[in-house]
Amino acid sequence: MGDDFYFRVYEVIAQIPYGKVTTYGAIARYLGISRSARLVGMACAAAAGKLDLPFHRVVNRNGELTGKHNFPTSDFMEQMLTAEGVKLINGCVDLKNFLWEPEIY
DNA sequence: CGGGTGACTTTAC
DNA sequence: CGTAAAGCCACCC
Repeated sequence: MGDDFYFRVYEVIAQIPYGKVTTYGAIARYLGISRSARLVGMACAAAAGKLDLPFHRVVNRNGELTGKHNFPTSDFMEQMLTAEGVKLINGCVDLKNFLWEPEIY
């Protein structure tokens, strides 16, 4: 399991605060691979259902729940976020109030 | 080594 | 609103 890159992604996801979300682009930028937001999504898909991480707190740049199909039900992701207090507008996260980004040093 | 693929993003039409 | 294309890079044949 030489998922050196995936491991980084998982660490960031594990740091997403309760009631907040982050974007693939933000994670990619934090890891220094700002042009590979796709790989962040791949890492999530690869670990979805395997690792116990808040994948539901990862959305795309538009606040859309692009990964909902990877959950047991299509509304699982939305319900998890709602349960945490994250407001959704037409199926999209209100990033203006619930976006969290990892700090870049 | 090379080609296909993808929970992305942006630009363009 | 929609689709197309390109850029990007790790993973899996």
